Amino acid sequence: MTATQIDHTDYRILQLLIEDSTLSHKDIGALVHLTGQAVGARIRRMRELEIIEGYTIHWNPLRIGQNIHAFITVFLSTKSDHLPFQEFAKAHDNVAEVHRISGEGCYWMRVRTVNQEALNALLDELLVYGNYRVNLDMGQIK
Amino acid sequence: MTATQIDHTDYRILQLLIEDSTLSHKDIGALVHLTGQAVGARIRRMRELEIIEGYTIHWNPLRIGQNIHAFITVFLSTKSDHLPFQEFAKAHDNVAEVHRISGEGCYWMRVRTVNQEALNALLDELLVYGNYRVNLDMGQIK
DNA sequence: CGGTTCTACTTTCAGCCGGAAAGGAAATGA
DNA sequence: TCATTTCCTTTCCGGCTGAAAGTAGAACCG
Repeated sequence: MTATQIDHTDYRILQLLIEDSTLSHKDIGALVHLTGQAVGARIRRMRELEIIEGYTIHWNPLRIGQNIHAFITVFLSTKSDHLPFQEFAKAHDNVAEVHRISGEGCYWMRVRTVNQEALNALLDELLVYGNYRVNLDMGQIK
Repeated sequence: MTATQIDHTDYRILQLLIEDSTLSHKDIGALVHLTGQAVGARIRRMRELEIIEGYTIHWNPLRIGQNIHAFITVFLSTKSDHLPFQEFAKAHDNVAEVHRISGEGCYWMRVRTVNQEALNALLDELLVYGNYRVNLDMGQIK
């Protein structure tokens, strides 16, 4: 069995859903020349294959006062710090995304806070587990 | 919450939609003690305020053969490299996200490719504009 | 105090969507 | 050739969404 079993039509449906997941199956069907039910079946299949993991919204953090957007590389010194750090990151509301990484550093994470103070508070908590390097987002290009 | 016009109930609705945008207004209403129609009105308002920018899906690049996920910090030496680099990044299909950053480096970007070779090819192209540091995603924690 | 206005909610209703079930067409293999 | 599988279409019903109309409460003001 190959890694993926998705044809061109599936891929088009996927792209349409990424752009706007409120499109009705019927409308998608009109674009890919299928009935809404056939589109529904393909989408269901992609969910079962875990190509589609869920439905969500695209939202603007700036509009609700989440003014700081930071990329943080975390450096952990001891093995025993990993699990506690992961738990910390999972539990912290301001941590939007966390990845284990290769290369310099152990983890990369995306953090959003209302202001600099809140970011500093988070960084202080982070010191318990290890060191970090911070890059602030100064504007999204893409 | 902030200087913006959104109250705690709006925020809860927002969180619920981020988690699962297929929740019916009615079900959301049951959780925040409103009717489905009232929830619908609040969501509509958040769309008008551009807090909610759109509906999309959460999908898994690995399942369709996008096996490499890398975080790249880009270092540009001369001012004149910035615009060409930005154009390059915008045009390149494998570049999923780009931000101007403060701190070490000039830009941060997220790249997905089918394999190591494709990543190397991209990195070669990148050398035209400046230097870079690569971190490979070894697994998403959150 | 009474009247006006505004905001946010609920109720009601019509139309549309999505999933299930049943059936058809094309490809595959014994 | 027939059986099987896959993928599609058609049909149908329950449930959701959005619009419209009505209601309750707060704020404001003469």
